[in-house]
This record gives sequence, C-alpha cells and structure tokens, in this order.
Amino acid sequence: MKALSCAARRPNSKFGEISVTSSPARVRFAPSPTGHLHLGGARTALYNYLLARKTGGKFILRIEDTDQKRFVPGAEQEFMDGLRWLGLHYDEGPDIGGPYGPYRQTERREIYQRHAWQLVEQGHAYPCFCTPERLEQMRSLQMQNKETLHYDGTCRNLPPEEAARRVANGERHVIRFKTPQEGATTAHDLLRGDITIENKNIDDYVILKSDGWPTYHLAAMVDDHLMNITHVFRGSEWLGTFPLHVNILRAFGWQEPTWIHLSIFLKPSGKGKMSKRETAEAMKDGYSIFTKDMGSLGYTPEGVNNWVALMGWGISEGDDVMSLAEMVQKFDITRLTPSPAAINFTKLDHFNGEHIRRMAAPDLAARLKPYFTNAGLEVSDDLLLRVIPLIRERLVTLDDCLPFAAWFFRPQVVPDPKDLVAKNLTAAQSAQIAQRIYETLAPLPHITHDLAEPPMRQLVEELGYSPGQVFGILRVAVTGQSVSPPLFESMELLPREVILERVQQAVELLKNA
RNA sequence: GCCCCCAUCGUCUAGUGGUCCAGGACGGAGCCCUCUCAAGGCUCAAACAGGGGUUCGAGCCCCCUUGGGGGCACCA
Repeated sequence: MKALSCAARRPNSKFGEISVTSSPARVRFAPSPTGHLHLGGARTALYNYLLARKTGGKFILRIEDTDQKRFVPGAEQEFMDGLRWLGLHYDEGPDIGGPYGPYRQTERREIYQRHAWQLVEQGHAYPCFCTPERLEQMRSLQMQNKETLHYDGTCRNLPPEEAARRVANGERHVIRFKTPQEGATTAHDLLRGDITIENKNIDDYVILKSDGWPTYHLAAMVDDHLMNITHVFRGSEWLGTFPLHVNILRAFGWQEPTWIHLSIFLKPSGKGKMSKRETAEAMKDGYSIFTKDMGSLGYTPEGVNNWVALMGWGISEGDDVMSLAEMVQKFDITRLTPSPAAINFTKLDHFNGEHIRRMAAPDLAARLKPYFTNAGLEVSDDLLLRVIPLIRERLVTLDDCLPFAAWFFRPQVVPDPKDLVAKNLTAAQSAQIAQRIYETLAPLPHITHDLAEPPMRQLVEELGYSPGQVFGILRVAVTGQSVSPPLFESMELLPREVILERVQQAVELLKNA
C-alpha cells in the first residue's frame, strides 16, 4: 500500500524507472574480508536490508574473499558480528546457508573458471600471457609518454589455436575481457541516470587471475546473476568500471540488476576520505568509523543506524529519529542522494541520545549494566531500574552512565573538600551550613523528595543563601561530585542513614579544610 | 596526465519550472524553565559556487567555468 502510493506520487523518478520498490528484492551485502566493517559498509548493508524488508525480499551476505594476498583472518567473523550488532539480520549467508550457496567466493572457484572460459569460447575474452614484469615496463613507458595507462593488447590478437596450445602447455596466463574498441558503452544508474564511457577508455581488464581465482569484475557479475540479485548497492568507486561490468553481463546475455552507486563518506572537514590519521583523531574524541568500536564507546545500534541512514537519504519532513522498523516504513530508494557526505560525529551523539531517551527502562537498564560491571561495580538490578529515570535524559552515550550514576553503587563517597565549599563562601561558613542541613534532615523518618525538599527550602530561606549554595553542599556531600542527577530524587534511593553519615562526613571535612 | 561522478545554510538534507524574499535537522547564539548537569519550550543568525543560455517565469532544464570527490592493479 505504502509502496503503491509512493509510486503514484513519484511515478518514474527522474530517469523513467518503473515502480522500483514494489516487487520482492533480492539484495546482497558483499564485503571483502580484508579489514573492518566501517561506516560506509554499514550504510550499504543497511540500505540493502531496508530494501529487502520493505519489499518482502531477501537480504544476503556474500563474502568476496578471492584475493589470497589480502586475506585477514577473523575479518569475516567481524563482518558477521557487526551486522548482528546493528540488527541487520541476513536471510542467506555463509554461516546460515541458503538456496543459492555457497556464499563464500573461495567455495565457488570452478563456477568462475567455467564462466571465464565460456567467454573465451564465445570470443568475449582471451588468454593473456604477458608477465607482470612486462606489464610493469609497459606502464612506465606509457607514463613517460603521458599516455593513458592501459593494456596494449599484445595477446588480444593471438590466433586462438596458438593461445589454446600455450594454455595446454601449462604456460602461465590470465584471462582478459575483450572490451569493444569502437563506440561507447552506456550503463544506467538509478540515482545518476545514464553513464557513458568511450570504449577506448575501458581497458581489457583481467577477469581471471593467473592463480586461477577470478577478479571482482567476473566474480561479482557471475554471483549476482546466479544468486538472482535484483538491486546492487555499491560504492561510487565502482563507477569507473561500471560499463565494464555491464559489458560482461551483456556478453553473457544476462539481465542487469538495478544499479545504485552510493557516494563515499568524506572526513568531517569534507576534504577527502577518512585516513588513518583522521581515524586516530576521531578515536581520541571518543568516535570511531568502525562498528567494532561503537559498543564500547557507548553507541547504540539504533543511533548508529539512524545516523548512517540519513547520510545520503533525505526524508522530506517529519521526525527523522527512526527505529529500524520505522526506517523500513519510510525507505525509498529513489530518494537516495548521489553526492558525497561529510561525516558529522556530533550528529551521531544527537541520534544516540534520542534513542536512549526512547528506550523502555528495563531495556536501558540491561544495556547499561555492562558498563557498570566493566568498571568493577556491583549493581543491584532493582536500584539500577530506579536510577534510570534520573539519568536517562542526561545520557548521550551509554557509558555516560558512569559519571552520572556510578556513585549510587559505591559503598562510600569521598568528596574533595574544595568541592564542598559553596560558591562565594568560606569553608567555615560551608561547614555551618552542612551542620544545619544535618539538623534539618536528621529528624525526618525517611529522606524522600516530598519529605525533604520543603524543610530544606525553608532552611535556605532562613540562612539567606541561594538554593544553589546550600543544595550544592548537600549534593557534593551525598554524591561526592558537583554534577549529579536531581538531588532529592537521588537521595530518595539511598537509605536514610547513609545520607546522614555522608552529611556528617562533610561537616568534618569542612571543619578540617 | 586521462576517465568518471558530484555541487542548496559550517554539516546532513527538503525542493522534480511559478505555491521559495528557499523548509527541516545537527551544531552555534539568545531567552524561558531550574538544586548542578541535562532534557524540554521559544527566538535568532546561517545557503541556491560563478557565467551563459532555454522559458512569460529557473534552486529546479541545457552548456561552459570553477570547486570538490573517486578511479586509472593478476585489490575489492
């Protein structure tokens, strides 16, 4: 129903698509296990997930691990963990299987070889015997002559019989795609429209390496086709080889998916992408571009998803704080934007805080508990649950619970005497006030908000100081710190004796100050 | 050097030829609330990169310039 009304309002988007979001989509997130899952990958995965859920389709995880040299042990697991943490559950993947497996490219080697040779037989590709050294020389020569770097075609025109003989003899070779030399190739991107590149600017790319493994160009096209992928979300770094990919698909006679090239994320300054240096700098400020760090930095999957979703997706009006389910409702691939986006970490803080404030108390409590535990504190679930309403709107990140509420779970607090001295007053004056506070609270049967605040206000009146001065002393005495959740609500959660002891302690500290 | 992509407040964006002296959000400034810190409420400052077309009319369409980004591997 939603999709239909969307289509009615924006019938063809600007490039004449027909109802791109209505039928079930099969989409895939296909990382290479060579590093960490970062923001860009998380967004690509998210959009895939949203489209799949929106259309009642399938979200697939495929591991593109054909590069033997760059393989990083544990990376694949990190991607799976990252997706799980984000709540982006896939329907088919290497660890859970599915009808189109295997989902790891290293388990599909024969498939690629078969297809590569099929292209050779059909005249769309050819074996190439040029050595890496020769190619290196060729390139530096081209560089010297200020030519465009490209394969010079030496093996392209080898008689097929000779090529076949040399291959049969076991001569080391790769297979290159035979890009047409005349004309131009036009490929269509949903967001950017037609993209045309002169064929002379498209190289004869290697599609099967001499070690027998395919390159991305072959493997991704073959898999997307065999896995029935309907929409391909990928980074704009693929735009340059986009026509190549379309040519490969056409050589096979396969149908094209809908292509959506997402722009990359720029560093906060907007000048270039995140480098090692900026990544380290962000980490110093408590931010990271890697999902593996997000949890320990106190970020929630809800906050991260929401933040990342809106970099490259404009929702026209209304509430932009959304859960995954709400994003599914509102998602519309035709509203994605093609321009590069600068990362804005303070906006992540905003979304994270918003989602924390939206959480049900028991949920928040469960998420907060590990931060206390990791800090060596023993927390009572009952007390924690009662602390939640006092700190919730103060939290930007989950680990902010420590500065605000750790003191609740410590047997005693030791205020710095300097903090006990009220603004514009001496230690002696503060000591006197503390003593009066003690005398005010001591007679109360319970120190609750309702019972304690009126007499305390009266005391403030009597003393002629400001509420801030008097309450400030009490705050530091009880919590040990000058910034805390609301005072009376906080005291209500502690035993009466504890509070009185602490006020007494403050009196002593001030006297000796 | 060659190829490709992108271009609205500082940032993310809405805008699909008149309803735009350009709307929202983050951040910033101010005020209110107030026991600290927040949260919340209200208000303010802040943009169509430049130049040519097309059109009665252009932020929206076309071209050029400029700026930014990405790519030019037997990596993905």
